[in-house]
Amino acid sequence: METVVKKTRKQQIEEKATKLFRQKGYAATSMRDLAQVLGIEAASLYSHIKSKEEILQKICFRMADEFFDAWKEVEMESGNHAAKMEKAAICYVKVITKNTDASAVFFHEWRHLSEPYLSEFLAMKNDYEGRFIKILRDGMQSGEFHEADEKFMMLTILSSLNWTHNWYKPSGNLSPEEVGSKLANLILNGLKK
Amino acid sequence: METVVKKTRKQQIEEKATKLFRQKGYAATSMRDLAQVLGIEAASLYSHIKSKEEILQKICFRMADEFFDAWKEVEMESGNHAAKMEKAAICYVKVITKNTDASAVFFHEWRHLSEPYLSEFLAMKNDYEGRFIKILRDGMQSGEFHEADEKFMMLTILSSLNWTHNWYKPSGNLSPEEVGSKLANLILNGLKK
DNA sequence: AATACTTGCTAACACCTGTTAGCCTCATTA
DNA sequence: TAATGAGGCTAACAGGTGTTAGCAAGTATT
Repeated sequence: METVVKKTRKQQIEEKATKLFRQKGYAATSMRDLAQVLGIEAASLYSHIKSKEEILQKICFRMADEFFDAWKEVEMESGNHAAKMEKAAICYVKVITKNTDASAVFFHEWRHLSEPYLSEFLAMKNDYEGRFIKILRDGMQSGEFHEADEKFMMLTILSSLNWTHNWYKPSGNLSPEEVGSKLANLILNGLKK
Repeated sequence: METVVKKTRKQQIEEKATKLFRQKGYAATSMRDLAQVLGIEAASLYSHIKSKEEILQKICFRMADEFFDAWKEVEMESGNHAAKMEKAAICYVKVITKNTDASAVFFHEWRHLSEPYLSEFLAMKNDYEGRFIKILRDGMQSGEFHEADEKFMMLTILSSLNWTHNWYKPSGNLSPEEVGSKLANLILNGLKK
């Protein structure tokens, strides 16, 4: 017997919207599309939400919160910089795999946020990227990593991690930790023997 | 003195559309938006193009053609599998950096293609990914690469390469070849010393 | 029993969507 | 000089867009 947690109508709306936004994109998803999936009229949605964009905001900022939350674990890592990078990759991938739909929306649809949300979002993105850069810089200074352009490295690493949302299936045989670990290994040690 | 190549109106339309599709997304770009950028009325566009989707099709399939074209050079590479992978990365990145706008549209907006174009596109994508997988498999069999899930590897590698479109600036100090080479180096040898 | 909250409906609004029809002007070609 | 084609216009179409107003029924709380 499982305990069925009762979801509010608002949560149901956000859930279905996330799936649709991922599938068709935010702009190409109409409120009537969303209503149909829920079996109600489009106008009825507005008893629960303020606007279409509010849903997108919720998705984007909830994901951002989760990424920042996960970083706390990275800060506790006391090993060398390679260990820190591995930890960061694992925590990052854990967040993504926990909700692949929301991640996809988070990565692709944030540009449809209006101001001031867009600026706030970009500031957070910048902050987060800076944390990765710091690990890289520290690792280079200590001689642990190859010297290279930090930003270039960070973007390349994050793009490999980001892509997880596109192929990770919870039904597969890899746990989020394993995926993160394997990705970190590829990044740190490369393809060659 | 430079020779100014005269562009047909159709080419101008496709160029501006590519920029807009990248900036706002295909679905969020209206024909009136596009017309405004060109300084004409929306209806006037239809003297030159058949439909909005036709523009997207042109962009997507032209990019696909360029990727396949570039592969010819990869096939001529006679070195080991690491050399082949490096060559593939360089050729791939060259195509992306040559037109970052069209690449962004190619990577993000293809899902708005209607049938049968969508299926054709996906088949090509699959074919191309298979070519990367083959290099990986061969390299693993010959003992040159670490044993690992081929598809996982391919997706990770391609996602790092794909991301180039997002940050490459022709005005920067790295040539496409250098970018491809550096990316290949990171993929092959990893971050660690 | 009275109240408030949740959830939904229909009708409608003002505006935006891709696209077509029909017409005009101007530069090039026959 | 006549004909052609490129390029653009206005007006209009049929339908889709997010959203609001006003109302009604059912459920939970006081």
